[in-house]
Amino acid sequence: MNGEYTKINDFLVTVFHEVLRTEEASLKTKAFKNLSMREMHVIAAVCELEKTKTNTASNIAMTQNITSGTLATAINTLEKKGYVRREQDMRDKRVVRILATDKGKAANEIHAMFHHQLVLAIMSALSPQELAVFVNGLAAVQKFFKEQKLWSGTAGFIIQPEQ
Amino acid sequence: MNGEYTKINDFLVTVFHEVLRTEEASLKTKAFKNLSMREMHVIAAVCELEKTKTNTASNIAMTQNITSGTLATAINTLEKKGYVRREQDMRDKRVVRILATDKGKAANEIHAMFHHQLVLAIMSALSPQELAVFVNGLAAVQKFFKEQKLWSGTAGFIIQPEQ
DNA sequence: GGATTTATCTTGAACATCAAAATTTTCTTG
DNA sequence: CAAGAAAATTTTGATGTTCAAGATAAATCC
Repeated sequence: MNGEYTKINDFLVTVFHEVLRTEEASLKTKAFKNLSMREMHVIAAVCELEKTKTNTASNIAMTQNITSGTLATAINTLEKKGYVRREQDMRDKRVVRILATDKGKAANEIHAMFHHQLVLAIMSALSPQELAVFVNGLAAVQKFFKEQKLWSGTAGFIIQPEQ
Repeated sequence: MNGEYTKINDFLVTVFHEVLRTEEASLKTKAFKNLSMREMHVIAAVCELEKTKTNTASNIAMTQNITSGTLATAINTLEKKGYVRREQDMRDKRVVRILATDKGKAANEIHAMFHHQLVLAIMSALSPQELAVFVNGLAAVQKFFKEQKLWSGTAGFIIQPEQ
């Protein structure tokens, strides 16, 4: 087999999970220890979507790829813990807007700082020239996934039916 | 902010989860639909560790970063489903070796095929020159994580105490 | 204004996970 | 070599996550 192939595959199986685990571990060591990964990401989504006034329950659930029922329970506990609060939309009283409390915003800041440090760490592992091409590569992969969004969620794409 | 910084960060928050989700979705569409991601990875680990005769329960748990109790229950269900079997080590009768059945090996093959297709897809998204540098970048990042393994699992590293 | 659609929440079931206790086997040491 | 310590694994009990399906409430559409 080809060396590039092997390196990419290794990266996928090894580093991917390592990064996720590192992220999770960092959560447990900081203030706000009582947040799961899921909860942290919900808070981050709330903060992000608040900016564009798209912070409705169903939209948050969609961006996180979870059902609205799952989100509802997550919001229940986050509300109990004081990180977010609900607010009924005045125009359409069916929709519930989720808002981050000050505590939620603080947690988001700290989590963003983790991402910041991680990205800086990755950048520092590459020379400026490497970095430029590397980033292009990432963008290409990202574009690829964006355009083929069909894959995930729908009937098995990547692995074609046996012919 | 710097464009490269933003692209790396975007990649981490967007594409990472996309890839994982795609992997999970592909699992559900193929034969062996009754396997969770965790179970699939346990089977993969069993197949891998069998090669080096290091397929003991505790070692598998370690490579998967789960407790031995969690692994025991996972093995219970995988055994019930017919993907793995237990075998007492003859030298040290405390240790249990986990072996993949033919069905387990078949599932592993199919899962490996998913990885294969994913890597090919990524490779095809880049020009040969881009690919070469991209792979170097991945290797640098991987090396970085390998050497700094301390981070995950130990007291909060990446996010330094506020000075 | 009644039927339908939409947004959300609740409930119940299935898993996953961990910590701690229990079990079995091996090692150590006097 | 026997008693106690250590090691590998499994069981148990508790907690958390997730989804599907049903329930509720509000808006929209003839």
